[in-house]
Amino acid sequence: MAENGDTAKDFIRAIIEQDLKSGKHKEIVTRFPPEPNGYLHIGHAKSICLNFGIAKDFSGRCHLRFDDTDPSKEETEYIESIKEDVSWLGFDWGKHLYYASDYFEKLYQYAVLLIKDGKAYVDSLSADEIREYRGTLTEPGKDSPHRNRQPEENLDLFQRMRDGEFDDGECVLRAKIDMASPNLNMRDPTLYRIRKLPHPRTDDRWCIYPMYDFAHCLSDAIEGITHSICTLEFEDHRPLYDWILDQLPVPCHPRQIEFARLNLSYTLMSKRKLKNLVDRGSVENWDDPRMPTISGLRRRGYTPEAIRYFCDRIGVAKTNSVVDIALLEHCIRDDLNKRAQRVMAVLKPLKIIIDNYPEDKVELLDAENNPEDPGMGMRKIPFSSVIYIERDDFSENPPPKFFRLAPGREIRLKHAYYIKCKGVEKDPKTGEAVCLYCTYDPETRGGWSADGRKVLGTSHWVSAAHALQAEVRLYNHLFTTPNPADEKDFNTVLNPGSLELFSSCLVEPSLKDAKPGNLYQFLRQGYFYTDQDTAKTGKLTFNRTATLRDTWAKIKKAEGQKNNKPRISS
RNA sequence: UGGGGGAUUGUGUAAUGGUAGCACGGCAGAUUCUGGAUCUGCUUGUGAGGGUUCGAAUCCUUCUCCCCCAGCCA
Repeated sequence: MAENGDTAKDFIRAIIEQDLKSGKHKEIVTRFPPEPNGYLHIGHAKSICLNFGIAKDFSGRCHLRFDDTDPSKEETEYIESIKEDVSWLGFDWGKHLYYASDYFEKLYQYAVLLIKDGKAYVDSLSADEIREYRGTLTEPGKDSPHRNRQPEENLDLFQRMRDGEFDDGECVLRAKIDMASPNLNMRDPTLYRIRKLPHPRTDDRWCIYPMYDFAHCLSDAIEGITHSICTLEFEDHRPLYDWILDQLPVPCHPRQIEFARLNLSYTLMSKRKLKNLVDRGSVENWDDPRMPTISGLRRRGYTPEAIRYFCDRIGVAKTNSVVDIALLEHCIRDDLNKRAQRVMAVLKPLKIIIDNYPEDKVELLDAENNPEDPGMGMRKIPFSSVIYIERDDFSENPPPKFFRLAPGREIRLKHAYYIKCKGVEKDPKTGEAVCLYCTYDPETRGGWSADGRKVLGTSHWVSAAHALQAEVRLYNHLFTTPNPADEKDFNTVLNPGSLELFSSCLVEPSLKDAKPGNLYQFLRQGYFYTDQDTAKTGKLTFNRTATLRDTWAKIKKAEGQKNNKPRISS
């Protein structure tokens, strides 16, 4: 799979290349800075691939740094999941694992420096008052009455904040910049707030915590980051990022560059909203296969290769955009087509009795494991007089273009024989077919006919006596609209059919040893991932990763739309 | 009504004054023991107006539309 092959250089790599060429930098250092307040999603994968990818492309390095400055939201569980997801994606931070909390003491000393320089002060206004004093988008703010406290007093107050003498919200440390700035971020932004809360890593050693704007730029500088890549909403923060670094004796001054975050159609890309889906039980958990989280995609059957391939192809730019989820699906199909073992599974079984096949005979037929890769070898599949095919592969009154089994018609059973439908037994109440009576042609063993006659279609099947029971979960888009985030309440556009459960499927016996994580292509149906529940419950359980492209489904859909067209009477 | 960004086909992304290309999707065909895969062809695009130039997606200008910012979140 060609990663970084023919894709053009993005604007960030162009900047970096220039910086290398001009001699501004000799080595490139980037970082991926997640806040451990939720699970990583495919949007983060874009950032991970960008930052680690750049480090790789330019023989530099990329740090994994947790931005853990808000103990009210952050948890160790998230730290662990993030590390797992980043390495599962195939990236290695080596010894460069850092935490903003590692720098709390340094950060504090930098703040002291700012205070001594008269560039920061302790404000005793309440949060509400600070908001009022900040002004609005169109009106300047006004100075806090505490703005002109002298450095000695500020130093004393700041030390006492650290010592725990004040309660949450009683005071904050603010940068002294410009209350009239048209950029609200520059109107004396808060640098430190009091949070008497234990921190996942520093426990109760601190009760004051630095804000993002203060911690992030300094952490970057401390680590020698050359290019600090973040998303568009931080563009307004860049003047503050630069201001702080300009005031302090830092080892270097990284360049912040912003790019557009990823949006994907038919899903959400916000940790807050995804957490909401988990909390209200709309999905099972963060790793529900319907979730766009890395862990959800993993459990859905996505491979790191496919995700990296996807991230490589969506590009990097500053335009807000929504990528068609069909591209993600294309990427996983492209990967799985080459590597997934083919196997036969019947989701909605329809019984077939082959009248002219000896009742007690069993043949072992040869089947290729992957036509795309002969190296994957062959396997044996048992055939006998009673089999099951897919209910959808039979129609008593076949519509046009239905190339499958019907009364009097002949089809091929994949890898087996040609069979012809001679009779239909129906449920007297519903009229639904419950059993078909067929004959087979012994001359077509393996699925070939010496006389060269064509057959309308090919069906997958399982032998009734040998099939294994399995549960199959078919996943569809989580939302019914392409842009659920645009909705006032995204819960109203949840797709009620995002999960279709089939608990009595029949699969071929070679699946007996399927292990969680194993990937298959169920012939003619799609790609499937062996779920961890297989190990827990002992029942074979498969998650559909993606459907195969399905021309027949498309035809049916088109017909349906044609028939549903309102009649216009003239 | 302040500030910061952005606009190329259905979607995403290239082209940095010189033939608007690629991918996905869609459509049509070939091929096929998966209605899969593969192959071929097609697929109404430079937000609008003015200007500079032999030549403009690209430079200048006016306008329009979209996104972000008033957390003691990141």
